[in-house]
Amino acid sequence: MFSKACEYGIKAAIFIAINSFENRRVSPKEISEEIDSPQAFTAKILQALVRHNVVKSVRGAHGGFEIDKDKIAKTKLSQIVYAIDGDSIYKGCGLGLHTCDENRPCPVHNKFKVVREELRAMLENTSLEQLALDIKSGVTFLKL
Amino acid sequence: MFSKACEYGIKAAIFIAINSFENRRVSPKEISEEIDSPQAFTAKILQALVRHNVVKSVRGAHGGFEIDKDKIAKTKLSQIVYAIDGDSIYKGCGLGLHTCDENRPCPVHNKFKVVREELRAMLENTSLEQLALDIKSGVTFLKL
DNA sequence: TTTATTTCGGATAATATTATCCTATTTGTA
DNA sequence: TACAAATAGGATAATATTATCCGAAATAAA
Ligand code: FES
Ligand code: FES
Repeated sequence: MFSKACEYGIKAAIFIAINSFENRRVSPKEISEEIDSPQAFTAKILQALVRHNVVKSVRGAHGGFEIDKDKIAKTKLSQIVYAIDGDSIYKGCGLGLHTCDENRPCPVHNKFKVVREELRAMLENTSLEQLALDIKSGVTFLKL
Repeated sequence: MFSKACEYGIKAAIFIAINSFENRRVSPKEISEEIDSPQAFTAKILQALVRHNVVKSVRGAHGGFEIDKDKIAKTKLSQIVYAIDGDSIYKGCGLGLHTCDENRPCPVHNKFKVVREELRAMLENTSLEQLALDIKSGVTFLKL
């Protein structure tokens, strides 16, 4: 469904959010340990999230990654997915036709678009805050 | 969403079904031209579909691929996807946790499982016959 | 200003997916 | 039986994704 990069990106953003609630910056090392991902690869993904303005990075001593507290509730899962995997998951044809087109639909178009639309709505309606709070309260988990 | 192999597999199965309605066997060459896919790669995928009993192959002169007519309505999209991509799309964790587990859910589990379940239901409720008839009546298309 | 810390970014490597090529095997027909 | 037609399957190549390594640039503190 999502690429590995995207899975790591989502988990990393959640972990950064949790720490930003408490004004702590975190490093790629800490993040990759917490979400069980390869460190250098995770760092690359974090760079992409920084470029797309999902997370903020501070270089140099006492630096690290953080998310503005007032941004955590406003940030939606869809923004993270878009930053890493692009919009093919929302827009692409399920059977790989060049464009998903109502006027020239593929065999699964009508059935597929319902699922795809629900996925899009789910991603757009889920905030980083919700996900982070569930981790904090111990009802969900980032690894294993 | 689906792998390229799976996209080709679905389209190939639909094209075979259309021709099986009229008792025509089709070759990988014909199939790949009709669904716009690489021929040799498509042939491999067809082998997988044969192994999983989704389509039947007949070797030698006048051979080709076909699907028993009384099987076309009974064959569901889910069987094709399963034969090529396996069951991770139905069962796997959206964030790549080793297992999708109600007792140790990942952050997106509760929201993701709804979408995944709808996808599963869609695939299990869509028959090859429906898809093939839509192509025959010209309301859907296999390429471009 | 020097040093330690930390992200950034380019180069490279490992692995998985997608794609091609060539030969073997099967089967109908002359 | 010999031949032609067709799928099966192994070997290989191209490309994309995932992963690692290392030095450059930035920043805070000594
Ligand atoms: S055309 Fe294939 S999903 Fe819309
Ligand atoms: S645990 Fe991640 S989707 Fe169920």
